[in-house]
Amino acid sequence: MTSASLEARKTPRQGRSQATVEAIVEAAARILETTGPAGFNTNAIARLAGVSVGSLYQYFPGKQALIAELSRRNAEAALSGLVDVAAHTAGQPTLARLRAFVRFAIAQQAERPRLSRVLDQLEEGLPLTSDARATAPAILALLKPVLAAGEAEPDALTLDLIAGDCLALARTLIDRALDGPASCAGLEDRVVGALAGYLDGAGVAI
Amino acid sequence: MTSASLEARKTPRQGRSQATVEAIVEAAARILETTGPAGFNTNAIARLAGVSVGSLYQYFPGKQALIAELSRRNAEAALSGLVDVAAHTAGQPTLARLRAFVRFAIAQQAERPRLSRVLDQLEEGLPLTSDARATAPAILALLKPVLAAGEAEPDALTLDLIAGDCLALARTLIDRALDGPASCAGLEDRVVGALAGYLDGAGVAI
Amino acid sequence: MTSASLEARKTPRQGRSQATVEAIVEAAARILETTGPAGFNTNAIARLAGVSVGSLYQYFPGKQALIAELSRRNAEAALSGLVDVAAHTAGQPTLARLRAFVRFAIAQQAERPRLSRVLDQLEEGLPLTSDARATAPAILALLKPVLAAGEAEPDALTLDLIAGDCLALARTLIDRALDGPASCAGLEDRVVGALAGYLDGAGVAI
Amino acid sequence: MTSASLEARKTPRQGRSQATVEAIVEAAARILETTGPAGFNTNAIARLAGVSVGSLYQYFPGKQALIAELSRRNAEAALSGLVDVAAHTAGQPTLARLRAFVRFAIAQQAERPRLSRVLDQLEEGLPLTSDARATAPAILALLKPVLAAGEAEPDALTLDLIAGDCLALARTLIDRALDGPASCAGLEDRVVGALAGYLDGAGVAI
DNA sequence: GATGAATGAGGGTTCATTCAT
DNA sequence: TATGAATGAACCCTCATTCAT
Repeated sequence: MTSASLEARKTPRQGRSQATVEAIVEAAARILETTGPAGFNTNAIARLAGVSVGSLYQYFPGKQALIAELSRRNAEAALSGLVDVAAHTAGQPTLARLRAFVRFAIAQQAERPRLSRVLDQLEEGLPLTSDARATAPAILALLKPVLAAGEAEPDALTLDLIAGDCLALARTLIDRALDGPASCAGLEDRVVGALAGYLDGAGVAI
Repeated sequence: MTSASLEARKTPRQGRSQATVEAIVEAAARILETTGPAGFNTNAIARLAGVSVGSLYQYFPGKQALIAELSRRNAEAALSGLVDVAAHTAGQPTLARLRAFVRFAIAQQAERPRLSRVLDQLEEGLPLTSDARATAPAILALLKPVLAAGEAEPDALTLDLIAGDCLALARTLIDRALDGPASCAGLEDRVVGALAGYLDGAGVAI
Repeated sequence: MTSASLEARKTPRQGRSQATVEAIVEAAARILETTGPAGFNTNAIARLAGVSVGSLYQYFPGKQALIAELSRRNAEAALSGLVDVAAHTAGQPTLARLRAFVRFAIAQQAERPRLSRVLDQLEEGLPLTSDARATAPAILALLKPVLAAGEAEPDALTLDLIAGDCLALARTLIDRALDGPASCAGLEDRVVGALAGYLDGAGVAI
Repeated sequence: MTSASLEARKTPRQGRSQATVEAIVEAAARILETTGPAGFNTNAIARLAGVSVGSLYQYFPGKQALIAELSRRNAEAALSGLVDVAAHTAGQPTLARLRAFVRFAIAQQAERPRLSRVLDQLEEGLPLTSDARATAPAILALLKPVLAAGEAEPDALTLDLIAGDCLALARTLIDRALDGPASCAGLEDRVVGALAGYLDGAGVAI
C-alpha cells in the first residue's frame, strides 16, 4: 500500500474538470449503492462515469482518495444540515432539538439509503488523517453542547463517547428502517425514544 | 459466483482433523479481528493456522464457507447463552429480563470484540440459506415473547422489526464501548436505557 | 462453471490492441500445436505472446473464450475456402467436386497440422452456443447438396450423418498423414477413395 | 513430471488385492465415460472405487499408470478378439475378412462407447514405452497380412500406414455412429465401404 | 489533459502425490 | 497393507495503477 495522500490531486475550478470530478464521484456513489464494496473498482467507476481510468487517476491519487472524498461529501452534507438545524432550534429544550436533529438525519439518510452504511465499512481501513474522518469530530462538536445543556460538568471524554453513541445509535435504527420493508412509520419516535432512554441511562439530564 | 455449498466438506472424527479444523477456524477469527476483511485470504489463514491451503479446502469448500462457519459459531454461542438467560429469568418483569440479556451480551461480545462486527460485514454477501443467517431468526424468536409480554396483539412484522432493532441497537452500543478507550463503565445502564426508551418510543409497554 | 460469455471482450480498433490480440491468438495456437492441451494455460500463452496475463483477460473473458476464438478462426477459414471451391466446381460431377474439396482440405490442414485435432478435443467441453460450433453446421450445409446431387430423397437426418461422417473421415486420414513421417503422397487418392467407398456403402449414388 | 514407470506397481495374485485393482480400474473407466477427462482425478476415482487414495497409489505409481492400464486392457480386449476373428476367417477372401473385423469392432466399441475415444485423448501425452501403445503394433501386425494378401510386395512403411489408416478410419465412423442419435443401421456397410474405397485409393487390391 | 492498453502482484481453488498412523 | 489427512506447486482470474500516445 502506497502512502499516497488521500486528498484529491487537483481541485479544478474549470467547468469541464469540475464536471468530470462530479461524474466520477456520482458514479462511485451509485456503484457503492447498487453493488456494494464488491463491484467498487476503479475501472467500473470510470466506465459508469463515462470517463477513462486515466482521468480518474488525474483527479484522485487512488481508490482510497475516492472513498475519502465520498465520505467527506457525505459527512459535510450532514454537518451543514445539522448546523442549520442547530441554529434554528437554538434556545429550545434539549429534547425538541434532538427530535429536530433526528428528523433531519432521517431525511438525509433517506436520500441515499445504503450509501453511508457501505461507506462506513470502507472507511474502516482508512487512515485517520483523512479529511472525511475529520468531519465526524465536527459533528460531535456540534452535538456536545446540545447534550451538555443541563449538565454541570461532564468530562470531555465522556461527552465524546455519549455524543458518538447517540450518532451511532440513530444511524443504526435509521439504516434498519430504510433497509427493510416499509417500516419508517414511527421511526422518528423510536429513535428519539432510544436517544432519550440512552441519555437517561448515561446519567445525562435532558 | 459458484453455487458451491457453504457447509463444511467433512466433519472428521479423527483427532488430527478435528484439531486442524479448529486451528483453521481460530486462525480465521484472529485474522478477522486483527486485520479486518482486508487480510482475510485463504493463504494467510492457512499460514497462521500452521496448515497448508489444501487442508483448508479439505474442510471448507471455499472462503465463504469459512465465513459461514465463523458466523455460525458466533451466533450459536449467542443463542445458547441467551436461551439460558431466558430460562433463568422466566417470570421476572420485562425490564429485568432485558437487563439480564444485555449483561450477557456485553460479556459475550467482550470475549472477541471486533469479531462479530466484521463478520456482519462479510455476511452481507452470503446467501440466506446459510446456517449462520438462520440463527438470527432464532434469536429474534427468543426475544419476541419477552418484548410482547405486556402487549395485547402487536402484529408479527412489527415485532420482528422491534426485536431486530433492539438487537442492533445493543450491538452498536456494546461494539463502540468495547472498541474505544476503556468506556465500559455504565455500559449496561446505557444500553438498557436506550432499549427502554426505544420500546417506549415504539409504543411497547414494558 | 461460470456462464461467462465466450465472445471476445473487446474488439479494439487501435493498432496496438489489434496486434496484442493477434499475438495472443497466435501464441495460443502455437502452444496448442507444440505442447497440446497440457501446456495450454493462460500464463504460458501470455508469456509466449510477450504480453501480460492481464492483457489476455482484457480481450478474452477466459481460457474458454480463447479456445472458442481459435476454433472460430479455424472453422471460418475452412468454410470460406470451401465456399470458393464449391463455387468453382459448380456443375461438375460429384466425384470431381469431392476431389476438389479434399485437395483443399489437405492444403488447409497442412498449414497447421495438429491444431484442428487438438482444438476438437478442447471444444468438446464448450457450450453449443459458441460461434465456433456454429460453423460446423455451415460446412455441413455446404456439403449436403453436393452429396445429395444424384439422390432422390434422402432424409435430412441421414444426410447430416453422412456429411458429418465424410468430414470426420477426411480429417482423420489427413491428420494421420500429416502427423507421421512423410506419407502425403497419394493422400488425395486415398481420401477420395475412402469417401467414394463410404458413400457407396451408405447407398448414396455419386 | 516424474519419470516413474507406467507399469503397475504390483501384479497381485491374492484375491483381495485383485479385487481392489479391479475396483479402481472400473471406477476410472466409469469416470472417464461419464465426466470425460475433466473429472478424472485420483481422489474421485478412489472414492468411486470405495478405496483410499493411498491404495490407488499402492497399485499404480501414478495417474498415468492408471491411464496406461485402462488403455492396455482396452487394446488387449480388441487384440484378442481380433485374433479370434482372424483365425476363424482364415482363408476367406479379404473383403469378407474385413467385414468380419468391422463387425467385431462395432460390437466391441458398443460396449463402452465413449471410453476408447477419451482414452485416445489422454494417451497422447503418454510416452511410447507404454505397454498400451505397444498393443497397437500388435493389432497392426494382425491386420497387415490380411491387407497384403493379394499384394506383390508393398513396403513395410506403406503397409503400416495403410493398416493404421484403416483402423483409425473404422474407429472414427463407429465412434460417430455410437455417439449420435440411433444411427447404427447400415454402419457395417458404411465402414466396409469406406475401407474398400480407401484400399482401392491406396492401390491395394483386395 | 485525456485515453485506454498494458502491467503484474495477489488471491481463490484444485489435485497429484506423500506419509504418519 | 490400508487409510485419509496433509502438502504445495500450479493454474485461473481480478483489479489498482502506470504510461505511451
